[in-house]
Amino acid sequence: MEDHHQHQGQDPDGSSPSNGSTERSPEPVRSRWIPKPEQILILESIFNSGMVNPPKEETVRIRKLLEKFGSVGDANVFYWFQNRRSRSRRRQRQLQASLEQRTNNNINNDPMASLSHHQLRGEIQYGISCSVPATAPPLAYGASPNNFLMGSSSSSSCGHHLITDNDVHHSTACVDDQFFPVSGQMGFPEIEQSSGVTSALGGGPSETSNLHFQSVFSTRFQIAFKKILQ
Amino acid sequence: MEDHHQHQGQDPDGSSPSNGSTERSPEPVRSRWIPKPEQILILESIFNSGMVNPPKEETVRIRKLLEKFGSVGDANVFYWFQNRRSRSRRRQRQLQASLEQRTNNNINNDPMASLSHHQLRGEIQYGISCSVPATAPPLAYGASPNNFLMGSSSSSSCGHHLITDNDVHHSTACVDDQFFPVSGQMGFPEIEQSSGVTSALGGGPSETSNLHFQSVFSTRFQIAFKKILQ
DNA sequence: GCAAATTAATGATTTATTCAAG
DNA sequence: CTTGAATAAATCATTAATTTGC
Repeated sequence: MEDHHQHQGQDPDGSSPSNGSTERSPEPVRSRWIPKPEQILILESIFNSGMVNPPKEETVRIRKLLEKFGSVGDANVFYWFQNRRSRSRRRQRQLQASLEQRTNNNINNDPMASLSHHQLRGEIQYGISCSVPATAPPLAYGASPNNFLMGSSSSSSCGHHLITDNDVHHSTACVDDQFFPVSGQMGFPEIEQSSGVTSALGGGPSETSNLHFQSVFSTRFQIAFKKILQ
Repeated sequence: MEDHHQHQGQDPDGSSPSNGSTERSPEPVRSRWIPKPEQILILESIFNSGMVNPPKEETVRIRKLLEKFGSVGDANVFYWFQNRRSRSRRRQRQLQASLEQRTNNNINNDPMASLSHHQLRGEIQYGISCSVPATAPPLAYGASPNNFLMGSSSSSSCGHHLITDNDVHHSTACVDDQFFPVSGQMGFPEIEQSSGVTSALGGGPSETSNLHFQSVFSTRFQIAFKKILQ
């Protein structure tokens, strides 16, 4: 029921320097979004208010809000949160790792020390507040008290959003132009052989002929194939 | 200049079982896209023709094509390719790993055996051709002879798409029929990230009070903060 | 045969990495 | 060096296959 994301590459009103005619040059020359200070404030405020992974819907709202201060797309917002989360976590990890030398310092020969890595998701800020300094409007965002310390065993998984774009799901459309005439045969693609760099290893001649078939095509594909050929 | 993605959640004509009154139960029950056999054929054909990572533009076209056989969104297409690539690679890795025991079998004490991992990503299909088994129309995709073995040193980086949604100053659009012109992409960079098991341990209470500030706020945020407050 | 229980696939999401602009 | 963008890997969740007891 949801989707998400987007992205965009826009060029701010005046953020991007000269450039002038990027046109259709073979080299895209992507310029990236450069958030305005006000936008950063808003984003940080939201993030620090606890909404670290806004669902699609919120992302759109945030984007609209940010647009008051400069051109920006949903994807930019999405990326921002993604990177923010990621780097926040990383810093946390590093920091903790450095603090953890203490463990090595004292108990160095503990054979069990290497497990348990996965979870431990206390992570960072939650009720930071931050009080939105300047221009940011309501931005309250319910201050969602929500989740931390939810999953205990494997992975945390919480929000979810997505890529989204034009959602279709409308009706099914029915076959129109009639593609696929069905004519048996299909030379299998063959797989690696590629550049040969990969090993070659012992493999030798290795027939692996039809072995390829199943490794290249998904189960459903094969089923679909049969189904269509009847 | 590019973006991507989307997604969707549709409910097949009769695919979903009873369910009937799921009502407003606290449990949303997200249903996922279930590609029709024809759609799978098309997707596989494209993938096996070498276009393993279609840029946004192509994704849209593919989606439109798939829509002839059933509701589908750009995000579904994007996800499909993403998963297809990922799982293809994984199978390849596993397969190779299993074959690589030979190394352990014969030369087990070779000290240099552990490097060279980085590149060597011939990976799978490239000029596969595959001749689109059944109903697939033109779908040739130019059979892109193109790039493999392009980047030599670090990463190939080529395609790029993205999440996209409502692009702000998008314009362009169009995309009519005219099937895929071949746009190079593909070439998996490698990855491997071992990662793992780096301990972690339970951090314990760890106050880290204002230490948080700099770990929570990004550099730019702090700058922006000052800037706005003047 | 069939439906509940179990397992395998695979669509969707999140996280970790990487690349490159500035 | 910071950080926006992009992608691969890992994971979660749901649906299809398959198995099992009747």
